[in-house]
Amino acid sequence: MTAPAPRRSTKQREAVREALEASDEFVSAQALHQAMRAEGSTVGLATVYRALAALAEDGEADALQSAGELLYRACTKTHHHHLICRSCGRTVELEAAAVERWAGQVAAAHGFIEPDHVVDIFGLCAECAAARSGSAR
Amino acid sequence: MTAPAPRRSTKQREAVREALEASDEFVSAQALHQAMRAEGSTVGLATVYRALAALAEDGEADALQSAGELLYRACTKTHHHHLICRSCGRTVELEAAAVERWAGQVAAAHGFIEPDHVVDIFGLCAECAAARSGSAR
DNA sequence: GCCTTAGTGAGAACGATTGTCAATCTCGGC
DNA sequence: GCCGAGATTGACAATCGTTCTCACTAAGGC
Ligand SMILES: [Mn+2]
Ligand SMILES: [Mn+2]
Ligand SMILES: [Zn+2]
Ligand SMILES: [Zn+2]
Repeated sequence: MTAPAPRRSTKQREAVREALEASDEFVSAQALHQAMRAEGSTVGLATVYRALAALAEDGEADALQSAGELLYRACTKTHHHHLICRSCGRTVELEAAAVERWAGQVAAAHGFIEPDHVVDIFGLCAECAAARSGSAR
Repeated sequence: MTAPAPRRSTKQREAVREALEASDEFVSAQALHQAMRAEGSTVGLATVYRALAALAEDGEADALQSAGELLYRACTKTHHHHLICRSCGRTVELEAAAVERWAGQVAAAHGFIEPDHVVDIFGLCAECAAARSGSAR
């Protein structure tokens, strides 16, 4: 069906993977590129975009769209969802068997097949909440 | 806190609202603009963008990001989620008290405040599924 | 080592969205 | 009904994240 897609291992892709894993948050391609450059890497921006897309395709990273830009994060390979701080980006992985079941049932009940779902929770983490109330006007 | 934001009623904004309500699917600003033009309207594209943003802000429309573009749909004003056909865009509104509760509890358990959430289910509606298996190779 | 060809990087190109700004409308006050 | 302040509009330019192009480099099977 879909060609297995050969994939050579290059130092650039490896560098991107490492940089991504070094961060616990969802980051944009641009931000990751800048961070890598700051560390002395010479990867090109286009390569970072390509590497991140490949990682996501291989299930090595999760992607989500927030505020108009694509963010990536190195995640567990098993299916899960996220609780994300909208201020600092800190992310908690969530398991939610009940929600998975619900999604499948609702889709089936309406005659939809091949259901997929997006379930993410955004909020302010305790740290950011404290920082805000501390410096609030 | 936030200024009530005065909002004058104009025929353009009204036309956008009507055009949006005429569709049962999520549509992009561009698509809506083209549809309106096709009907003889002379609204500007920028105005459609502004009107849709205003409608979403006022809770008269729901917005979601799919494949890199913002889509809007005239929806019920009460909180709900969506089951969307990824082929034809047909949309079903969903209520899910259990999921709402779950989201709130999970956020609280991790010390997050002001929780918000994104919960959407994508799939192939019965009609599109039938069409596909009928013409499948 | 040699060869085929995927991968890379600099820059151009793209496309959705937002900003600019003069002209035009809304609407509360008269 | 008529005014005037200021919100709104629309054509167009400008942004900005992302993708494309293409000459060059370097995996990796032999
Ligand atoms: Mn994840
Ligand atoms: Mn809705
Ligand atoms: Zn935080
Ligand atoms: Zn469908």
